Amino acid sequence: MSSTKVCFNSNCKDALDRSRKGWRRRTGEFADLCDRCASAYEEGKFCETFHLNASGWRCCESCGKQIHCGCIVSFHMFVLLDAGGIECITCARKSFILTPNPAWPPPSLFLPVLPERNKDFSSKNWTQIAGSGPMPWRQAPSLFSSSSAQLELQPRIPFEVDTRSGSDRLFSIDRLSTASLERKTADKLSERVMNGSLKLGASDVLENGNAGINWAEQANVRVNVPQKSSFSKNDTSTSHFSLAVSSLSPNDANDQTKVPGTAAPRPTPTPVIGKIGAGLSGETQIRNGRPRGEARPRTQLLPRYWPRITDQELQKISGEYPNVGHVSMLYYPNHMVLCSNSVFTPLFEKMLSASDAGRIGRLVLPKKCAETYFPPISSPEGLPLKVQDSKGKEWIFQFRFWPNNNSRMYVLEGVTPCIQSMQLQAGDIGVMFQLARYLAWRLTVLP
DNA sequence: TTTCTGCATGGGTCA
DNA sequence: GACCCATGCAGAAAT
Repeated sequence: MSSTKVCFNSNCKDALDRSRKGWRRRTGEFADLCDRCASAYEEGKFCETFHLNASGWRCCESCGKQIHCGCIVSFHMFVLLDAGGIECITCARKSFILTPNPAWPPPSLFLPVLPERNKDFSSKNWTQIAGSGPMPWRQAPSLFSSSSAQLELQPRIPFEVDTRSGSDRLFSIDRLSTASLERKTADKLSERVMNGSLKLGASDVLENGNAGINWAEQANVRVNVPQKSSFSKNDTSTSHFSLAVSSLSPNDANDQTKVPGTAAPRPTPTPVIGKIGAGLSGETQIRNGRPRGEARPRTQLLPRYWPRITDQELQKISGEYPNVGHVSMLYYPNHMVLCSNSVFTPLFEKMLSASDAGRIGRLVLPKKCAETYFPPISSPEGLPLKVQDSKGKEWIFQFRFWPNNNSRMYVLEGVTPCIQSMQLQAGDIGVMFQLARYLAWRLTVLP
């Protein structure tokens, strides 16, 4: 393999020839972009420059501005409207406050607005909603944001949504198999049930079990990735997983379950796992919908965590798993992908370290990735993430953190069975995907 | 004795 | 210099 680095932008792939004229060392998220791509990115013209002919362009419902909704680079530039369609971040800001705090905004900022935005749930199906494209949890007010602050304040409880059967079913406390969960949180969980938090999370979005499909067809999601990677080894051995994180607050219940026609609770973003090959990157995202043109906060993901997956890989996954549940864990040899059934938007990736893949059963999550794409946690105990494969096999990971030098170190605990089952090793790469409001996670092996 | 859990440490990276 | 994160380590718990 050549050691020559190329631009992270798959549509460019210029060699990062540091000896050529004009080359300048970039830092942070631009470290692996060539000058041309970095400039386009900095100027907010990345999609216009590289994705102009790609599908996924949609109009802001408010101002009519064309927004590219089909790639990882641009998905922070719009906000999903629960009633369907999208709104550019500028208009969205006019509609409701996006707090500068990277943490979840307080419900007081969202609640007065969200009910209005949610009121049309009865007349819009999920595919329309999901069809707006991927977005970080923090940008999905109807699903998480309104509950986000509560998530910090309220205990969480995992739940499961069975989309294959077309019915939502809650994940009951006594089904929590994780020993640590039972040991540490049983009391709290009971309390959560009593206070109603268990209601939250399920969703109107899954009524047809096909969330995201329409959008996939419409937008034909294209991820900014290089074409270099390929599936390796046994692409035939596959299986599916869905991973659900859960929990919503009583406020959510009030908010969401009161929506006419949405008797079922809402689903939380549901990551998926599967195996596929590696590609190259797209940019990930900025919290709270911060426009890319603005000063970039330090919360942005570093290039090393940018997801890498090729269009071919996405198409392969989509083609092979067209009718699985809304989220699935896909197995390919040496790869594990958390994804959703038709639309895959990689959010970030991480190469498994020896300790991640070791017997200790703890997978260290990049801090920014964890804080960006996972629900916020205020307690070191964190919250459970549930994974279910297409055969019904379930995994529960505990998403938690340790205090570390006045900071936090985020980990997924209880991953050993999954790691062993998938025969993952150090050097494999995990990628977090997002399908509309769902997360997905991919693990793959470096060539 | 082994495994689990929580925290500390130090090298690497970034601003 | 600050921060991140891979890893080590010690004490607790389980077998």
